[in-house]
Amino acid sequence: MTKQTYSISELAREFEVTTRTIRFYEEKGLIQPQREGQKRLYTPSDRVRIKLILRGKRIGMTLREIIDVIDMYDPQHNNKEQLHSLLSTVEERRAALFLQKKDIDDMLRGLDEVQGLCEQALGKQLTGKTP
Amino acid sequence: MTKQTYSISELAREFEVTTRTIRFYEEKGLIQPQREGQKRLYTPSDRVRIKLILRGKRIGMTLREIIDVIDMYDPQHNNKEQLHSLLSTVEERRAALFLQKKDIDDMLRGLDEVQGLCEQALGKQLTGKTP
DNA sequence: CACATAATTGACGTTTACGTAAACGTTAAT
DNA sequence: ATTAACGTTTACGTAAACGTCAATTATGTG
Repeated sequence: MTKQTYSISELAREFEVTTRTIRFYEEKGLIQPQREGQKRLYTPSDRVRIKLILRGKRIGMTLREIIDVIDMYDPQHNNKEQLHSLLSTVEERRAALFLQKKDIDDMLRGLDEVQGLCEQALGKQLTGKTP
Repeated sequence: MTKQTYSISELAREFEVTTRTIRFYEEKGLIQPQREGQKRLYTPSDRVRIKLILRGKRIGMTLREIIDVIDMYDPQHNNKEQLHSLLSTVEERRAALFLQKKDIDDMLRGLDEVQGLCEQALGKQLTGKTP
């Protein structure tokens, strides 16, 4: 029973964001920490949500999109239609993520080329001008 | 000799952005189309740059970062130091892209879970409540 | 108890990436 | 000649995602 909770500044330090940022996420409805009097108390689950938010941000998602994705994890989906609708939302996301991976791979190939050219140019400088 | 050039609206249509967007990219120094009188004339190379810009955007890069990446492709790198510095910039980018791929894979795994739970829930509904 | 430390709300500021609207020029077709 | 389609510049507007104070309120420590 390690009734784990975190203060806002603990989490801010851990994730290297400002407390302002964390409060902003709450303002936008991404997290709902409890209160102990005035102060916010974050549970491990809140902490995970923040992790998810930052991960989403790293791959370029907007907060709005992140909300939608996080919502998928919550089981507010009772009936058949909702479940099917969720499934298709999941599929859309998945497709978008695959596209992004492709974009990244394309860009990585571009970097490979640049690197190749660099090394070639450096090699020439090492061996002199006319072989 | 298909002296290929494109008008701004051609490119806007092709890439599904507004002309405003394309002019904005020029304003920010990402492209420098020639002029025919008043009008902008885009070469295939300009077109490629726009493609690169949009690809960068899709993976969440800022225009500033995109400028930096595109700059890597241009051979303004003459001396040894510049080449080495470019090489390390390339490495940094590469590392960032790998991180992004990891984030995407993590998120994909999350979606897998959600999907699994959905299908399980739907299966239960199909077979009745108590098996 | 005084003082530092951490937290709160509120409000205004900032940057990025365009959108939108006005006012005008150019060319082609009718 | 006029209308339509396309282009231009200039300028103000906006949404997102925080940053940056300021004023205020606990909390804990020497």
